[in-house]
Amino acid sequence: MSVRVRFAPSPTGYLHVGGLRTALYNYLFARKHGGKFILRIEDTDRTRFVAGAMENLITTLRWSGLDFDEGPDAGGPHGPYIQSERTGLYQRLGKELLEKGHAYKCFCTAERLDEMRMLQQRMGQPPRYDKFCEHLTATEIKEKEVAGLPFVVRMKVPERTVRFQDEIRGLIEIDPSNIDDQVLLKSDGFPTYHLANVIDDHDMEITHVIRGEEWLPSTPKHILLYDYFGWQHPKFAHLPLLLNSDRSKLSKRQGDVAVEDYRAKGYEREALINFVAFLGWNPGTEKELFSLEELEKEFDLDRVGKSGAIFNVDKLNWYNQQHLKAKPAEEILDQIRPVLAEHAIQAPDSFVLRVIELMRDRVNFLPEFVTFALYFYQDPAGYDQETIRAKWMPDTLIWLQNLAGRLAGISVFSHDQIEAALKETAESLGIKPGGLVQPLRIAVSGVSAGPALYHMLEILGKETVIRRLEKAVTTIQL
RNA sequence: GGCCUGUUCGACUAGGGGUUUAGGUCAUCGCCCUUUCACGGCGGUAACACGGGUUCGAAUCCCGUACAGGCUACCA
Repeated sequence: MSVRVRFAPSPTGYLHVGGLRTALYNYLFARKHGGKFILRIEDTDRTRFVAGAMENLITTLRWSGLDFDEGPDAGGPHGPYIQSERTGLYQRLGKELLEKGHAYKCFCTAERLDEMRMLQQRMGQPPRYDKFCEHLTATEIKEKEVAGLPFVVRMKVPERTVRFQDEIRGLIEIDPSNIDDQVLLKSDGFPTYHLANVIDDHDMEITHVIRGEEWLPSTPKHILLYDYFGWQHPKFAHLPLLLNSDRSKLSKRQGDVAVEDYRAKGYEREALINFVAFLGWNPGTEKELFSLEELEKEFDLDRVGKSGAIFNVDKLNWYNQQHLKAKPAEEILDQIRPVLAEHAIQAPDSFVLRVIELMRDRVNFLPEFVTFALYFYQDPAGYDQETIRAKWMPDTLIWLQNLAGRLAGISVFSHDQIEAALKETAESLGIKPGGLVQPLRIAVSGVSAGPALYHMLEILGKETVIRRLEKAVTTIQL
């Protein structure tokens, strides 16, 4: 049987990085084993409906490079892939459970339930449904139905131990005697996660359920449901959690958790994927940098760890830098076009490409190819006074004037010619070249940090350099 | 509270009875390269939660304790 896995997020408005990792592992597992990756939207909680959330989720998932084979807008033989469009199925199967005696109608009000839990709590007992409605007689049920009382469908949880093999954690044993009679169908007719999840995973022929560790305790309920329906359950793999720096479950309160946030900050999808892949998995070798394609070949569940991993932005930044360094200049150019436009920069591609190569090792985020290199496109608006104070000598401006003259005389404005001219100027002035280097950089670019000076000047061209030098000589004040 | 899961440098992790003076990466510190800023190179600091057991031998297997996290909804 070929592998079929799914990512089944609830559309809350954005894609959580933990969700991205779950999606990634599912995707990689499918690709590795030549199977299918399915996207299913779990929107059975109408009170948490967020307009546009699903569309945003799909956009972000696609941005990250995780293509799904079946899903809401990709179609497929097991649709619809949105749970709110499948309620008929859940109701039919819920009824089947009722008829088989594996579930019962519960008419308890929210008030009674609250009161019951309060009482249990006060007596130091675990809060649990007291099965009040399980023992309703047929006539009592009829009466309540006729009266039009709202009800839920609860599953009967038996008093026996459920065992299952987790692909990551090994044998798990849970005694459902300490599990609630779970609500399967809510009073609004929608299913809960547990029911919908089991039905859909079966209906969509899912072979491996790869999900977060938070689902581990409720897996026995799911296994029971498969049993009740007479279905074989898929294999389960529960992934370790992603953590805040204080080791609590990764949350919005402590920094950015939305993939969209990282995208907006200029992180590369490749870096985010590489980083997140290593949060809980490693290849067992010392290779750190992986493309999605390489991950597809290397990934497998048997190298996924068991303990939670802290989401460490420093390391993400490093991955980002590494992926940026490896990216072809043409691709970078395409990606920074919007940033160039934002700064109203118009320059030939060939020119921008040269700037990109020069800036490569000095950039951590994509937009910095532009924002750290503005002086390539426009004359400096000011000069870094602090560096001027540190580097200026009484005669520096005169030296620069002198240097401008010599630069103007260069026939081919290449980096080695420029270097030679600077050295000659220094010699004729009786100073060290170092007395000219930083002042020249400031005069031309306005700032003290930047790429190799002579290469920078070469790209700028003779006219621009001379013009800026002359302007600097008349503008800079000590 | 109950149930479940986990615990190797500050972080991500390798190692799963002798190959280990516990390896790699990020971060941090130092040196080199560099007339800037970076990149890069070299090196340093730094970890098997604790207690018992099994064994000739335990980071590795077993038990317990501690700590951490998750779950305990008509949320997912």
